[in-house]
Amino acid sequence: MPTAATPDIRRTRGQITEAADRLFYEQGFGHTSFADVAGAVGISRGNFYHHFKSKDDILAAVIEGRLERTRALLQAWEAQACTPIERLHCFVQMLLDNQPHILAHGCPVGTLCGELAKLDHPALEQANGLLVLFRDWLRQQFEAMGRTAEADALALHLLARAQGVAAVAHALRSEAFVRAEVYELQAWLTAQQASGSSLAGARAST
Amino acid sequence: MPTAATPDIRRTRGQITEAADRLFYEQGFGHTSFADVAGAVGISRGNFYHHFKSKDDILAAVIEGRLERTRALLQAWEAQACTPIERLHCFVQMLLDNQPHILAHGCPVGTLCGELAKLDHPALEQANGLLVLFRDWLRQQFEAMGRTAEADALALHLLARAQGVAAVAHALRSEAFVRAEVYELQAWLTAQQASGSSLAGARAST
DNA sequence: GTCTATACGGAGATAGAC
DNA sequence: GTCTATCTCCGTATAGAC
Repeated sequence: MPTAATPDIRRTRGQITEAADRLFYEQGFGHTSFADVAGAVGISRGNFYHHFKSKDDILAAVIEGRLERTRALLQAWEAQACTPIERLHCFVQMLLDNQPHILAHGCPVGTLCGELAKLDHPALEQANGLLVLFRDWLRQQFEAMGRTAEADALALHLLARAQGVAAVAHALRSEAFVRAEVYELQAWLTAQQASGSSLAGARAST
Repeated sequence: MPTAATPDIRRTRGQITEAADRLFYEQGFGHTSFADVAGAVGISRGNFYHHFKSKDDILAAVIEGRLERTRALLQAWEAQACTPIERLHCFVQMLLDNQPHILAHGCPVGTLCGELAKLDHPALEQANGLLVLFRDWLRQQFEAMGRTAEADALALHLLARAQGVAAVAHALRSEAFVRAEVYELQAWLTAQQASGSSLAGARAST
């Protein structure tokens, strides 16, 4: 019968995914080696074949962990903000809260999806789940605001705006630019709440 | 005295940069090896150390070539469109013209700058020159439209919007999304021409 | 002398055997 | 958890072709 000595393996596995998550974000997936991860955790290279059988296996676990944490983040936003517009502001605010990381390493979701898309990596679909998580959640908020017809387009639009801000801020390393664009996005959200929006007109006339 | 037998070396060098340019775009810089480039050109691997002394050397030549072609592109836009608003539409139209490539490999400028930024590669600054080229040109158009005070902010904003569209379209591989966002951008440009813009207000109140 | 091709060595990465 | 095998890649050294 199994003893109670199993938490160790889960702990080590968690440490590996955690370290890999951070390194994948800071250096990119392709430029992070087993040695990097092993060194960060403090175990030997061969050791974590007990936990993961390939690099892609680690990637899958990392993405799964990010999906989990993103779901928790979205739930936290729902808990701390009651109205749809407030929740949408939580999303935009994220750009300011994570500004130092964005300037240094870009958006965690965008840079990962971008890299995997360029490599035509099988895990792209899984990573896109992160984008879809935000997309669906944003869509729900726009629906709750009464923008049912254009909710999905608005969600994608906002998602792309945030991605663009992160991408340019990352390349140019400009803090001021992030602040200015967040201001723009907040104003845009307010305009959306007031409703007579450009996207509504665009969608209606198509 | 040198004979007229020198065009060969320039031709080979051009072939290498051309092939490297394409492969860097399709596969990313980090995931393209010398063997890939050599194979594409049809020469042996050791051979092009006569032309470039390192991989970073090739990267520098590729970026230089892209800068050159970007300048030519901007000049062509100026030639084919006389008014600032028409020229800005040229920029937005680029998203539609290059749509298949964007869906498959992302924006050439954005994906390169993103990769180099993540690697903290010395060539990032040079690659950012591509962004700056667009930024300055766009700024000039907004200035010519009479939006002098906010011209640079508007230029960066438009640049980021385009980057966001390309990034999301690349990850999700969605053609419809590009079309919808281009429509939005065209509407936004029209609104900018009419002037009373959100960015003007935002900038004034900061 | 200039360009090109083959061969070789060092480094590092993945994968796996023990 | 150590140790090794195999592979790829960068860079060089060397030698042949025009």
